Amino acid sequence: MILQAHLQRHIKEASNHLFSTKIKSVEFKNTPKNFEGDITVVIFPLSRILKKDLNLIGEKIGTYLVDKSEVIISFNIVKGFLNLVLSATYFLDDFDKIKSDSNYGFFDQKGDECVVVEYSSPNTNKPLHLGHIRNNILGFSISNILQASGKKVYKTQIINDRGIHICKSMAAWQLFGQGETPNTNGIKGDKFVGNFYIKYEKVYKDEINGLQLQGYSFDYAKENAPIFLLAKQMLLKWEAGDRRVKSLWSMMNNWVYDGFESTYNKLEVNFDRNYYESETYLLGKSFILEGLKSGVFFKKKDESIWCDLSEYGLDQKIVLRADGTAVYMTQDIGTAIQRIKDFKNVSAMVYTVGNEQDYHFKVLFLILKKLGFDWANNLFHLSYGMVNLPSGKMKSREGTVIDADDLISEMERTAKKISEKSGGLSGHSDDQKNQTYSTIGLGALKYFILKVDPKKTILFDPKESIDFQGNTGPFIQYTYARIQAILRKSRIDFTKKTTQIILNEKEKNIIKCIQNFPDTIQQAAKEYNPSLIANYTYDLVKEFNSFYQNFPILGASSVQLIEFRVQLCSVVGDIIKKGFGLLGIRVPDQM
RNA sequence: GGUCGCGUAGCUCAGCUGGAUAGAGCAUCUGCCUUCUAAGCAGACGGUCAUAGGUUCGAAUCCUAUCGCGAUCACCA
Repeated sequence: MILQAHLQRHIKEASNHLFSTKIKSVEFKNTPKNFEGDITVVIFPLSRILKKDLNLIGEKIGTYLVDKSEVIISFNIVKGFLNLVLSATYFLDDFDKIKSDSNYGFFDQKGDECVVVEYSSPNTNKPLHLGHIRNNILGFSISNILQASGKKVYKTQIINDRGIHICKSMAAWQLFGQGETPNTNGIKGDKFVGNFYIKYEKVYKDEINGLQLQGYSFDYAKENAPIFLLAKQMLLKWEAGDRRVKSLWSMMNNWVYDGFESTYNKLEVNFDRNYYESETYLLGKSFILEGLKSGVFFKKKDESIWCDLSEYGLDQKIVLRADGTAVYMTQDIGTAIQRIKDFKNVSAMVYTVGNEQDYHFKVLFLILKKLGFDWANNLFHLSYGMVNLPSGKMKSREGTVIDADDLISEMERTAKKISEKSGGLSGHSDDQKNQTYSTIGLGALKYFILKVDPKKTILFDPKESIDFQGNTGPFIQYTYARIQAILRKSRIDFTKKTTQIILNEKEKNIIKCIQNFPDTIQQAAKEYNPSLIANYTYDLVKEFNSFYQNFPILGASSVQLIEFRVQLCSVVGDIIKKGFGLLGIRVPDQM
């Protein structure tokens, strides 16, 4: 970046001086591998402005630059591209600066503005699955990235603890639970409750069939199945504050939270603050009643309340049911308002939610705008693609859901198997080994997901386990571990400045790659896209491994060269660690 | 049907803000462990960037249309 500013200035000068024409800016691009040079100026746009021949412009500017800038030592022109060769001193000086900056790539916080990131936000009637894993690590990672880009970040989730779905599990438990609990049963709380949700669905279906056999219509049966009536009644009682229903609700939700907590711990994600739908839906309701008065909403004959969005080319949207109970939209309105109250100076609010809800968030943001909140313009839906199986969507009914806990365990087992074969951990205690298996297994899983552009659908084939070779988390972790082995064996003065070295092509490429780190973080933050960090880290590691495999480091030909190469290893290791840290992935010292 | 998203090597993905000969990994095939960890490196094979037009010095990238896939248009969340 600094380099570009430097070149930019000189080229403007050159244009002024050589052609008496002022130009606004020129375009740079990395020189492709097959051409000589380190950075390239695109001359096509200039030829239009300067009305001169491409080669002539290139020749003149190139000569001028070599003459005026110490950084540039030579140039060549190919088909309208001016390739500049930079001096080794430039690379070494810059490397020296980077090396001594322990915070390299990260930006300090400015001002007291903050960003609120919401992610996870599960329903309390089903255990977490692979789709939630994508959500969680995306949300956690983007929080880290935003923080590294200089923002204060608060991580939150909204727990959908209220509504008809949890009442269904409650109804099933009341009818068939016989007083069992996760403790008496030895089942993880979220799975325990999830089983009753499944039980509900099954009984409900049976009851509908039964009613139809008795001659009732399907529509009637759907609305009048006894277990459905029970669940519905529970929701009404809940909103009315019925003590017995509330205590059952609270007990069952707590079982689920215990289960979720355990999965979050395994995934190593966390939250600064939890929101509960049960605590924000009333606020939402109150704003809806206010909006009704001010004409933002309107009431239909059956007393249900709606928002008309035809001015935006959208349909009408229900915001409160006829019986006065809240819907999804009701609580999301309340939650947003509550958060703006809770966190001061919110400059942006990010919702990490799957793309199947694109429409919901479009509508939510519009409604908040209609309610007159100017901060509604700062809301962003981080919309990510589904995780699909070869057979299509995961369906709990067909038993094709990839359970989060199971998958994590399986990844750790695979890590163990591969590690035992390679024997890199011999001499470690069982505790240390298990810790490393977890680092590697989770690394493989998280990287597998995060390296893909968030908005794209991911295909997960359970039959082909997630790779540990090639463009994978363990590959990058392995490179880190090798670097650590070298650092353990060397005693190098890291403050020593490198001079008088001839950089080879690989070393130069690594330094160029290192220079891109800060920009990559900024771009990932701007685009809410962790895959940029993943791919960047991969490129760096790829470049480094090529160097590592082709040149001796501790056995280099001179003391100066050894010092430089070890320092290079150290910086690359730091960046791998930081980059993976942004993705929420740990790195092992040995593997 | 309306709206939104996607379509790049056999498979999984990069390449987005137009730039030189479209890149990786997996799979298949060759080499490389008496030298810092072979979860690695070096190489081979593999492409009409869905299709057709357009914009321009230049298009995988921008625009339009068509085809294919997905999501959504719920008093579920």
